[in-house]
Formats: sequence, C-alpha cells, structure tokens
Amino acid sequence: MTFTRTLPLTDISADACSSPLARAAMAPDSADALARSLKALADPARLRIISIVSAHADQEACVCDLTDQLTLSQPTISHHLKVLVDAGFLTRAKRGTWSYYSLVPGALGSVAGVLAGV
Amino acid sequence: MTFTRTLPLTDISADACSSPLARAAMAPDSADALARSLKALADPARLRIISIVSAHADQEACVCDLTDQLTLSQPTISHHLKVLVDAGFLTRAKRGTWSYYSLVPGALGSVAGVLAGV
DNA sequence: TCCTTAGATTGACATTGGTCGATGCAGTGT
DNA sequence: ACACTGCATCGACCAATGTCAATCTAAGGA
Repeated sequence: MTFTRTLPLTDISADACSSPLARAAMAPDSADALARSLKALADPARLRIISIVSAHADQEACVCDLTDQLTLSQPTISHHLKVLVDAGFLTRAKRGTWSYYSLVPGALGSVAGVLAGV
Repeated sequence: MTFTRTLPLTDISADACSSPLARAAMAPDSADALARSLKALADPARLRIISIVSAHADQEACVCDLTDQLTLSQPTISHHLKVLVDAGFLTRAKRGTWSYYSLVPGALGSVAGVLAGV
C-alpha cells in the first residue's frame, strides 16, 4: 500500500533530535576496508618501520636496519613487516641473504586521502 | 678516546646491507602519538560514526541517529563515542535529554596530514 | 660437507579491545 | 511524586593482538 502525505517543511522524520543530512554517510564496506588499513598502521613499531624505510635514500631497508633501531626481537619485527606487506604498504625483495623492504608508492597517501575525505 | 679515519665515499658503516639515509626517521614519541590517534580511528564502527556525524548538515548528530544506522547495542555505541572523544576527534554537547556529538574541526585532517608526511 | 648467518615461522603467553546485558542517572512529561 | 526516556557506566566474556623463545629454512663461506 502507498501513502500520500503533505508535511510542513519543518517536519523532521519521527525523531525530534535528528537534523538533516548534507550528504550520504560512508558505506559499511568502505568503513571495513579503511579500518583494515588503519589497523595495520596503528602501531608505533610499524609506523617507525615505515618511517625508517622511507628515510633511506633508495626507499629501501633491510631487516638489519630495523633490528638496529627498534628495541624489539627479530621475530617481532618480522611479524610487523608481514602485517605491513599483507596490508599493501610494503613490498619485500630478497637478494642473497638479505630481505629488503620498500614502500609501495602512493599506498600511504591513498589512505591519508581517504581519511581526509571522511 | 677518539678516532680519525679516512674512508672512501662508498664506505657503508659496518654492515653490508645498509644504504644511506635521506632524512631522519620518526621519533619514537611521535610514533606513539600517531599510533594512538590511528588506533582510535581503526574500527569500522568508529569510522561510520565519524562519517554519520560529518554527513549531517550541522556537523552534529545525537546518539539516536547512530543507534538507528549502526547494528550495535547502545552501550557499544556509547563506548565508541567515548573513545573518539578521548582521542580528540569528537566533542559532546548535552542539551536536554539528548547528547549531540560534533567533529573537532581539523582533527581528522591533521592526522591525515601527518600520515602523508611519514 | 659442515658451520654460520639472515630472516621467516611456530607456539605460547599476557594484554588489549569489542561486544552485550544489567544497572545507574539525569531530564521530561504526567 | 511517579514513570519514562536517552544515554553513560559497570562487569563479564570472548576474540584479536603484540611479544618473545625456540625452531626452521635458505644462502654463503670455510
């Protein structure tokens, strides 16, 4: 069944506390995706890892660079690196005995951009 | 005791895998602070809350707006709101029976800016 | 071939974090 | 005064997360 109603412009749907919307809210899916990215970044050790990698002239650092500067065990650092790779912020390149980690270009900026637009 | 050594430009300190630095890495304190902010944002429900608040024309929403749109219990939503207020992303204004939450201007953009500069 | 080294993986542990039901509390209307 | 409503707080529970010691794997050098 359908209704046709004439309402004054000041009518606010059912609830007295609600105010009008200027635009649509974020979709649940987008919120999930952004939250996953932010979770990967929301750790001091991981932020420092990203910072150390990006501080290198060639945007690349090996694990030994990180174990030197972070007061964390090697397995823990390896764990954080995996989280960042899985989240798409770093890539791993193995050369000889060493593993080199690089920033994925634009990944951080993309998250920052989405965040600013929320 | 002090040393004076003459080294070729290609010398890389002690470790063979290390490459030169272009700039300093993030300080541990800064990493902690940024991580705290990101942790507050790194949850789908909280991102949607921020989005719903900012979607309102007056940048303000009451709790009933949120309980309508999020499939979460009222105490859970209240918990998320507290996290966001404590982190400095929202402010609370109680008027009559209702609590209205507003965005703190620039808070989100500030985090996005710091993130982009890491 | 054996030993050493760089780093990833596993398993265990303690801590944090998200969720809800129950309760408390301040405004509002009757 | 009383009941009701909107929201915050509390207590408990379970899942997710950060950390490390121990182990495993692959690459290099003797």
